[in-house]
Amino acid sequence: MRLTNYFLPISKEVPTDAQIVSHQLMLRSGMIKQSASGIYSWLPLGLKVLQRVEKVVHEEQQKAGHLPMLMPTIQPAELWRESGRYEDYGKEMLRITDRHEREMLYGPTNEELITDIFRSFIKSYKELPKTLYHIQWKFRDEVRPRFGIMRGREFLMKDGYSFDIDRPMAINAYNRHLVSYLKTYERLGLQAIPMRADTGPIGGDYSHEFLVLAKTGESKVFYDGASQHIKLGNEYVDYEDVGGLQRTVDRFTENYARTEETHDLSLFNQLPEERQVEARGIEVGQIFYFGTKYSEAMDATVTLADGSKKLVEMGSHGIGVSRLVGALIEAHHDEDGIVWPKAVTPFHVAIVNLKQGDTEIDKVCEQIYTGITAAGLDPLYDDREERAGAKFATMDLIGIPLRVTVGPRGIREGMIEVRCRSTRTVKELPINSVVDYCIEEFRGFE
RNA sequence: CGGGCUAUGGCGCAGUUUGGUAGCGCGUUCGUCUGGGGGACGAAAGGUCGUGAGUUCGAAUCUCGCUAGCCCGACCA
Repeated sequence: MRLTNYFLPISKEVPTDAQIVSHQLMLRSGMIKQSASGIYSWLPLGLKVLQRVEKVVHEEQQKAGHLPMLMPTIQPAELWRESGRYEDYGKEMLRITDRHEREMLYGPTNEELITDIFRSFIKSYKELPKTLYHIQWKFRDEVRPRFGIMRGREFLMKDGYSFDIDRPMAINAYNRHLVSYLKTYERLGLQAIPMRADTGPIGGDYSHEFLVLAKTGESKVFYDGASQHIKLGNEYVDYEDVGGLQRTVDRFTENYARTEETHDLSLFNQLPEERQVEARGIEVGQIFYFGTKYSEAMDATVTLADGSKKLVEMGSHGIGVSRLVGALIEAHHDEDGIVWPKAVTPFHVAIVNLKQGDTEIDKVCEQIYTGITAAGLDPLYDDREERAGAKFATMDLIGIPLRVTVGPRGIREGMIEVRCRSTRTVKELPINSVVDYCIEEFRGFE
């Protein structure tokens, strides 16, 4: 993409309305624009990041055997009456009346819809297990939206629903989600710690929230310092291996890690003092096994081998996709702007032309642009008539991992400067090896 | 939903106390110089002062209503 053809409304000034760094940087870098309290437009740059996050989420869900689909944002009130939640949900639910005076709502979540789909089509135990998911916009009419995209009223969420024949199978589905979530966050360049979450009136141990540590996080968290170093890394995950999955889950959940709601001081104090960590975190996902709550209310059953009917065991599992974009910035920025992890960066390589209009330099820029594009990477070429400082500041602000600087100084020697955004280290490379260097840097991330 | 605050060119703000020609910085446009970290100089465009009513010879400024947004708290992914 050439910057002169792009839409990138950046700003030098820090917007007064933004309190936290991710919100400030998203506004300054032209990723989003507020349209009403807690409701945002995603401008081209923001959308690119959002889509990259979405892509990783999709890939990891499908590796775990979960099936993508898409449910609507607008739902009929009827289904919610059936589950009893139409009354329970309160003012957080945005209620709408259509022209036929039919009561509708903008979905805050999708248990009712998916259960209705399930019961319409799945009748036999032979068709289980199934996990269906979608990535769709939700609306919760928060009393007080804040922190930009991190706590908006409208948000993009991946929500998956598992259907199983019995409790052990449902727990396996739970484990599949837990591990696939860990994979997802790691790929995105985030470390998220699974923490035991409140299961509400249903009880049981089967809900975890995933927290990304950040000073600005909304939740207070307490955990065993040992948890912080557990990683999957390149470890292969076999989602068919029930026992192996359980062992992985145990490894990640055996240490003490809880949010304020479930915090147990006496347990926490049993840890050696140096491992008692108290911090703040951003909630980026939650998994929940809740048994037959909805299948019972909405009569979702399958026929067993002996002809009897059985209520299906369900779980719902969510990842806050739009919120992740904010969390990523909270975790990856410096005083000059955003520092995108390679997996989600909106552009891979920034090409900065320091002497627009110089035949030789324009030519070299074009050559690198073409080479990078041909390799399947996404370059952003600053071909504006701007001074060097402005161009550098722009690329730093929007956080492109690699910056290729083409100017008279280097060209005289046949050399080009490539700078890494995160380490700020600079390499001088011969012109013809720049493209290969960039490709190599992104191996495994594209 | 309780408490507090704000609304003035695209953005950030001053002006409101004490009513009297609407101002600054950034950005934008044009020109000249410049050219490896948001450059300099010169010129220009751009505002029904959130909105409705009232007080007044006269309202950005005073009074009342409404709307929108923000902050703290309770709540939430």
